[in-house]
Order: sequence, then C-alpha cells, then structure tokens
Amino acid sequence: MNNINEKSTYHHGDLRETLLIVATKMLQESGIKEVSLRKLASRVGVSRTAPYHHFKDKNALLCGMAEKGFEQLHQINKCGYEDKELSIREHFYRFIHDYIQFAHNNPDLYELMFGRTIWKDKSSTQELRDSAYPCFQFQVAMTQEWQKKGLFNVDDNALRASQVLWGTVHGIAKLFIDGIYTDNSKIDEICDYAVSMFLTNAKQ
Amino acid sequence: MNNINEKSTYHHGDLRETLLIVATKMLQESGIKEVSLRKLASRVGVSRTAPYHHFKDKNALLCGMAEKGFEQLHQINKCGYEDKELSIREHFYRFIHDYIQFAHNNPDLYELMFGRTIWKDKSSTQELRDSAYPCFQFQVAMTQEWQKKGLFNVDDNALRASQVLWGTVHGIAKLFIDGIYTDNSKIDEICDYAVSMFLTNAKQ
DNA sequence: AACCAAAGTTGACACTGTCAAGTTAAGGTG
DNA sequence: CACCTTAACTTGACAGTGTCAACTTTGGTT
Repeated sequence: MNNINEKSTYHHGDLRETLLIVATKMLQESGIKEVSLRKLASRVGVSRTAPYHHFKDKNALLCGMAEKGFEQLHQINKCGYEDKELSIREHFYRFIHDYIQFAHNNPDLYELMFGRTIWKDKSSTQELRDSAYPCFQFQVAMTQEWQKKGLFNVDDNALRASQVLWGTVHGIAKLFIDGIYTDNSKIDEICDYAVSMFLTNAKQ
Repeated sequence: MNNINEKSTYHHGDLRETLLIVATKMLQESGIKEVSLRKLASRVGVSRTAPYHHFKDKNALLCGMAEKGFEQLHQINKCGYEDKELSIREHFYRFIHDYIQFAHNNPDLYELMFGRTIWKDKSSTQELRDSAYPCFQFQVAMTQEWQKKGLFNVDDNALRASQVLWGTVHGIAKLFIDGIYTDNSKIDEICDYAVSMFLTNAKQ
C-alpha cells in the first residue's frame, strides 16, 4: 500500500475509493462529458480496465458517485430540520434555500444524481437506491410535519404536498443548473418568492 | 428530387428536413443515446458526413430538433390560453396539466429541449434561442395576466411568479421523465394538488 | 459550353466503453 | 518454508462515436 517509499505500485490498495474521489473531482472540474473511464484511470495512474474490478461498468461508477451525493444532501436536510431554534416557517424557508444552494454549488453532481442516465432503464444500483430513498423519505416526513402544523392550506396529503414541493425546488434548481435561468444573482430572490407563494395564507 | 421514379439519388433534395424528422423519430423510439450521426445518416440512406453540409455539428442538429419542440410547446400554451370559454382558474389549471402532459408524451424531446447539453457552454444556436425565448415569454405574459387578476396573493412581480411557477411544472415533469417519480398514474393527481397549493386563497 | 458552388462521398484520426486472455502479488494452508 | 488460490491489475483487441480533409458529382448560372 502507500507507505513512504511508495513501493509496490502494482496493487493500489484502495482503488475503489480513489476512483470515486477522483472521478467526482473530474466531474466538478470539467463536467460529466469529461469523465471517461480511460482518463480517470490514467489520472489515477492505473490501466484502462483496472476500474472494472471495482465497478461492473461505467454506470456503476456513476451510481457510486451519486450515492455519495445523496448522503451529502440528506445530511444538509437533516441539519436544517434539526435546528431547534427555528420556527416552522423558518424551517421551510431554510429547506428551500439550502436545497437549491446545494444544487447550485454542485451542479454536475446534482445533474448526475437526478438525471435519467442513472434512473431510467432500471440502471440504478441497489446501493444507490439504498442511499437515495432515505433522502427522499426524509423530505416527505418533513413535509408531513409542516402540514400537520398548518403550513399549507390543502388536504392532509403529505405525499402529494411533498411531491409538489420537491418538484418546485428541483425545477428551479435545474433551470439554473442547465443554464436556462442565467442570472445567478437572483437565486435567493426566487427562493424567497417561492416560499411566499406557498405560505401566503399559512396558519402559522 | 423525389419524383415517382426516384431518379438521381445523389442529391437528396430535402436532406436537412429529413434529418430532423428521422432524428426526432429515433429520439422518440430509443432515446437520446441511440441518436448518432452515423446511424441517422445510414437510416436516411446517405453517407456519414453528409449531415455536415446542413448542420455545423451534432449539437446544431440537436438544437434544430429542440427548436421544433419549442414551437410545439408554444402552440399548446397558446391554445389553452386563448380558449375564451374558460375561467382564469381553469386557464391556470389547464396550463399546468397541458405542460406536464406534453413533457410526459415527449420525454426524450423534453429532456433535450431543456437539458444542459444544449444550453450550457453557450452551445445553443441563435435559431434555437429565437424559437425558445418567445415560448418562455409567453409563459411570463400569462402569469402576469393571472397575477393582475388576483390569482396569487403575492407582490405583483410577474417575472418571479412565473419563474417559480415554471420551476414547479418543470420540476414535476422532470421527476417523472427521469424515472424518479415512477407511478405515472398519479400525474393528474399531482397536477391537481399543485394547482390547489397555489390557489387555495386566490381572490377569484 | 464552361464553370462554380452546393451537396454528397471516402479515408482517416482520436477518442470512447468493454471484453478476453494473460500477469502479478497478497494471503491463507499444508 | 513452499504452495496455490484468487483478487487485482495489465495489454491487446473490437466496435462504435464525432469530425476533419480531400475528392467527386451535380444543378443552375453566365
């Protein structure tokens, strides 16, 4: 393994993890189009096909990267929600802002996490689903709590409310990320407006 | 040209249009990944590089396809809005349903129209922008009208309202299209819920 | 009739993901 | 210690991609 004298370069030691890290770095640096197995391998200093001993194919590697993204996002949601000093409205406000900020800070990763590359055609790995579903469910749970406390004036259907809410943040995030909304300085303003559109008549 | 005896196969006659049509068909049949210039050319019965005389590169072809998509979508929006028999609430309802239905009926085309492939890195062609912007602007204009008539209880900022609204429909559409919301039978229900989340306290 | 520009062709290059077959070395067993 | 299984890694190969350069065909204009 990697001791000081870097002997024995044949076996890398922790190639799987290294691949994930470097691939994610490449993703952030130059976008998904620049992430190729060959470039990745060469950058890690290993032969073209070495990654195949750790990932079934390129798709599996991408799923692995997305997996970590969902853990991050889940963590962010949790942090905001568990801040006991905030009111309900503030929790709601923070969820929207934090979510879109995460997407904005990690555009290519976000794109990967929610893109059809990974989800369509049943190409998502079990591990990816195991990491993504809890993240989704947490959002539903939060919405349920907000709804119970009267934040939205609609039927008590937490799943539907959460789907619409998530749709909104996801949509705004994607329109920015994909370069359709181009004025990044307006992100916060749009988030504010979204909050007020949902909450104008909330009981609390 | 293509007369009955199909003489003179060397010059196709209307290759540009044919390429757009066949490429869009391929897109709908098997998804963006199956759309390659070489397969397209061979399917049209022309050599690999013939398309380059009508499109600068693959990106330009994709932009051309998206262009037509925006014309369609614009048309759909117009139709709904100009139906004089509907109330304002019904117009709003119809916009949301029609929009998401369009995306659902043309998932790969929608993906292409709004994906970063086309919009990021300044890779959108002028023609694409000329076809997309009026479509966007029409949505802003509709929102402005709705807002004037008191459909939303927030400041009279039509641009912001429209951005949030569009975010919502775009997000819901994408979550379905990309395979994250998987139960297609719930599309209408979610749309209904979205409508009610925005309108619970509208003046009209 | 001559010619030009547009449209279409073939050959080539660098790049991609992935498979098959061979090589290296680390770890457990006798 | 020697042995051997097996995971990790390598090289060679193949089919597929977008795109460029150089060539050929053709229709329309002068």
